[in-house]
Amino acid sequence: MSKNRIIMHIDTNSAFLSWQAVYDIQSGEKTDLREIPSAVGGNQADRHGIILAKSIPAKKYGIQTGEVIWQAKQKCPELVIVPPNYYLYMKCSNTLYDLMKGYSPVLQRFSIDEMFLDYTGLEPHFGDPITAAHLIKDHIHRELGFTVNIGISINKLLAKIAGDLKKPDMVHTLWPEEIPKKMWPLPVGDLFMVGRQTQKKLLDLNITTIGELANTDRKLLQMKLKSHGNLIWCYANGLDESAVHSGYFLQMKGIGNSTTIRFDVTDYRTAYKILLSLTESVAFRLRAAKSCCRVVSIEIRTSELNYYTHQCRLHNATNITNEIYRNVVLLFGEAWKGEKIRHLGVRVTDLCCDEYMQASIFDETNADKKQALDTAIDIIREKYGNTAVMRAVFADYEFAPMTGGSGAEDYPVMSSIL
DNA sequence: TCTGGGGTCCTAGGACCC
DNA sequence: TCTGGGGTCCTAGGACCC
Repeated sequence: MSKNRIIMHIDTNSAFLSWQAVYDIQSGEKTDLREIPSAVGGNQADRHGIILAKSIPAKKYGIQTGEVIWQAKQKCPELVIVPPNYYLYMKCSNTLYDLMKGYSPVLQRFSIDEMFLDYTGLEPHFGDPITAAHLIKDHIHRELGFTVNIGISINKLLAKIAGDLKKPDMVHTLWPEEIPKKMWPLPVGDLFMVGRQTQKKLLDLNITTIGELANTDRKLLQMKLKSHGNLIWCYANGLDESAVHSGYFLQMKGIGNSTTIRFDVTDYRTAYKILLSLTESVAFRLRAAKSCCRVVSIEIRTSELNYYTHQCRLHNATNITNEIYRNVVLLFGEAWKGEKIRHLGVRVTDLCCDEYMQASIFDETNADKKQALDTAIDIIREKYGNTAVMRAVFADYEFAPMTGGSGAEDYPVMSSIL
């Protein structure tokens, strides 16, 4: 047990929107999106119409992340909505990460816009934690043009909650002795890992604040909420021993792509085309991660928003596009009940190192040749873009030959265990 | 007017083995 | 004449995160 850890949580304020605003201004745009009611949102015509990030003026109208765009516009008719630019966000995220590396070697990327930094033992370099946090925050603002919140405490959980206390452009501490005053009065839903469902269950137990949760009998919570009850009781009491995992140490557990389709899909032909496009990018990312998978799964969301999945275990681990796709097609055939389809997804899990890929002795499908083909195509695509080589079914450009994903820039993102 | 897309972990229940 | 009990693996579904 490390007793005197100092952990910081760095969180970009309205990340997508801030990054977009900085980019626009650097490109000569006069209006700063951060100063007007604005949001980054998907395209309604393509049925991607939700709010991904909002400005602080937009927040004052009660606009929420995840909300559908037409609802947000009802709250604020003059709301300016700009489309997302994930490539830009990835670049901004990488730039922020590179800057932060100058402050501590122990740095964990937690999501595209959040990081944990272990400041333990670094006071001789940058001063006490509060001074250092201001230094970092102002450095980011000066150098990169956007603001962050920094939370400081003795573990990741408390640092994260500290960072959320008041935004934007702030440094907060949440030391253990500050818990009763700063954390316990907060609504229980503000606690990490207490989502809507858990909140509802806690309300049945008359628990509405983090403090009430902290002072509830642990056994009772465990009985009602199983292991999750134990977890959130610990969190409510500020207990978390997890380490800051630096760099790319964390290993990916799965790779998936899914997409909401512009129209409802009602036939196999169209579904196969979309599934192939998804499989192409999943398999590409799998190979880029030098991995193979042992489990393939598909997901279907119907126009009624019902959702189900189907998966299978492979005899031999693979990363061959055609091999994964063959299983995807089988799974889809078994699972689809014929409803109108709104959304399709492909995911691979149970990953292993590609060195262990073994050709089955009964495999008459020439794995070596297929793999060589995939490798050749990957190289061309990395060099000339995703449309440089594509299958004939995509030649009409009705669908992209590869869907979703962030390519080789993948890194392990959030984990529900800090 | 209609709710994205990327993840992780946990649990229940069935199959199977000894 | 009456089907125990423990362990493991697998799948589907649900909860959570940003």
